[in-house]
Amino acid sequence: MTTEDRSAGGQSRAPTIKDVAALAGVGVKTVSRVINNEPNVRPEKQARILEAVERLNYRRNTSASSIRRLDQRTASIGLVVEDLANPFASLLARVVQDYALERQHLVLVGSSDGVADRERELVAEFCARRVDGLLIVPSGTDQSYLEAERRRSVPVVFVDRPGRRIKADTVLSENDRGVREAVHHLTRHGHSRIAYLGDRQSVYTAAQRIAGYRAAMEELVAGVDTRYVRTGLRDSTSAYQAALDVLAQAPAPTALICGNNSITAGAVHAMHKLGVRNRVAVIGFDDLELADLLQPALTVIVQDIATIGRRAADLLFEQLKDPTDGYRRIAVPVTLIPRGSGEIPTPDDKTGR
Amino acid sequence: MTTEDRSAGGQSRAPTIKDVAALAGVGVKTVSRVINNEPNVRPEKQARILEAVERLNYRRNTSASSIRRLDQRTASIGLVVEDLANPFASLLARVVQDYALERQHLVLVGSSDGVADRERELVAEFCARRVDGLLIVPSGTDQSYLEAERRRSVPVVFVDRPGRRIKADTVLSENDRGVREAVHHLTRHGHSRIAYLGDRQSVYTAAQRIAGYRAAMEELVAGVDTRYVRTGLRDSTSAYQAALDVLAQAPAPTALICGNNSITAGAVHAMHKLGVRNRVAVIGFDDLELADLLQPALTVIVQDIATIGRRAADLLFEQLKDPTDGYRRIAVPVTLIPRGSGEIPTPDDKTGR
DNA sequence: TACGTTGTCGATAACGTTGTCAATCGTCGG
DNA sequence: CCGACGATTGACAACGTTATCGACAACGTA
Repeated sequence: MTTEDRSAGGQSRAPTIKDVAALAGVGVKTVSRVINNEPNVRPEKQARILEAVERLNYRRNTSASSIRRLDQRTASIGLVVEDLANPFASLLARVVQDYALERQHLVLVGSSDGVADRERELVAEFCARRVDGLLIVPSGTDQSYLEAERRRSVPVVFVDRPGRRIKADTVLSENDRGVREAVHHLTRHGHSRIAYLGDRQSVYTAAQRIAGYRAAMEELVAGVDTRYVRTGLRDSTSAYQAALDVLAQAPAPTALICGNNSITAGAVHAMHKLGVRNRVAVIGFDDLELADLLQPALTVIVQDIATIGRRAADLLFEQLKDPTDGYRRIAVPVTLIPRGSGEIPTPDDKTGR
Repeated sequence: MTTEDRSAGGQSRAPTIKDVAALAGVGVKTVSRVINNEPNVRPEKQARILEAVERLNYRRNTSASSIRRLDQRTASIGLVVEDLANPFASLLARVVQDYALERQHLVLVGSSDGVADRERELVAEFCARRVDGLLIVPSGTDQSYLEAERRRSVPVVFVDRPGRRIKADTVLSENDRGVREAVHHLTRHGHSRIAYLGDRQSVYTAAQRIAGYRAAMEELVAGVDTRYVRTGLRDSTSAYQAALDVLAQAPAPTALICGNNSITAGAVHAMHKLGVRNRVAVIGFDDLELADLLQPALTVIVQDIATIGRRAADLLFEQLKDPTDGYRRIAVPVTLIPRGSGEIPTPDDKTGR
């Protein structure tokens, strides 16, 4: 009991393996064995050690452990997203965390804001802490700097878009397929004048999506009417303007596909303004909270973010287990969820609805 | 040039301070000095060292550094939220990250899902990695286990709700004030039959919010009519049912306050179903994407999450700089944003609008 | 009984870094 | 020219852990 007092009263420094060994009356290596679940420790001694661990509230110092281990593992991984505050990134992070925690790993997270320098800074900080692997939503036009990390056998997996000037495992959504399907969906409801509002083409996913639009329009309709296409939309405000503009064309488009979340918001806003919410069909890429409470409810193409995160983490831990040379690219399907706004028929649609 | 080849070709292990020292032709301690910006290094030597660092792409090993330093600092902090995938948590995390990164710190994040054991597990893992401090959105009824960490001088700050059975710095929203103001707002538009839908009372914020409702109703109206109050609503489905139920009372309430996000969603859904969206006023706690696109647009009470995060990080880093004994509690104001749904007048309001 | 085999255990070195400290260098006043 | 004093430098120990390795015990076999 007196020892309890001493340990409880000890004021500052965390107990070490040495303290545990002393209290249990064994050598430090034996304590290490117990902590790491190594075999060949007599049960009786093991029990004594575990009791000491409990009593001192001992926790292994991962830092010290990792510098000494042969594999240098820290049991933590780094995740770089564009902006953790957005729903895609936060759900991705959540999934990755759960996956990692199940394997006793922790996740360091950082937001690059799409700025290449910030991405590099984050990666550098992660590597200073010797993360075991990196999950990156890449920004900028050059990820070749990651080669250095990979040479130190830190595996890298890209998420949402491929890295540039470097080959690595990658997990993507089937962006083009999604928009293709949206076009298809709209044509089935009689539309042919289908407009498209998209982000800057330099954004990989935006390029993929509009490519899907173009391909589908070529295939299913007469082709792309450039009057109905607007790109370079960075936010909902510019999307609002672009939507007003596109809907003012003559003849006006009868349907609208929006390349992302904020564009959808801006476009819906514009349709309200023009009073055409119930006449013009809309399909948005990415789901929105409350999308089903709008009138009409919003038809959307949703990404399977949970699967993306899980597959990416999968690839990372697989590489952690046994490093290989080949690079895999995984495409995760997207889903069109009809809720009303995408099923509005053409005004001149004789089939009705 | 030959050295370049050797270093570039070197296959696996990260370069150490020793490698840098060898390449620059100096002692390791001098390299350490340069890395840590310590004074008393001749500029010429410093330049040579920095060049070697550059050439080898050297990065200090934070783990090794932290076990040796006197303060044991790892320049990383731990953040436990309930669910990183929800907007509150993800914005909080984002803000905290930025704040930390500006000070060269990284953030380990974990989601407790409101499960006390998971919270403890996360904290334990964080502490194994010797984080310098902890930011916690506490779950469960007992955070006294954190005393042990604090004795090792790991500062703790609670966010969104206070920890139980332990005193520590805390940053909260003025939940009660927010709901109070909502009631006030509704009464100004002629309402007196104001219903309230809330989460389980065991949730701290939910209790605070309904307390604000009760206080305001006592003060401004005749008092609380229990037929108009429903609590224990865990999700939008149960909120949907509760809203249908409350709106079926006779006389029916003319206004509705929803205690959180998902309750608002459920309630709005129910109002659609009953066709009373334009007749019954609604105010929701917490903002929603697209809230301004609903018809009528949703009046909400929003928390200033960015400020909460910044203040919490502030407190943490302040404690890190110089540990003190006093515990502070910071209350961050909330704001009512009128958008339409909260300004619907009472049917029998003679003032009109 | 002698011997080999397997299981158990701890002393010690080592990981990459920083703290300590003594040695050396340079400068300045006398 | 000498001595003093501060700036500069690096050898070495130490941090908390794991890897290596030799010592010893327990057991079975010849």
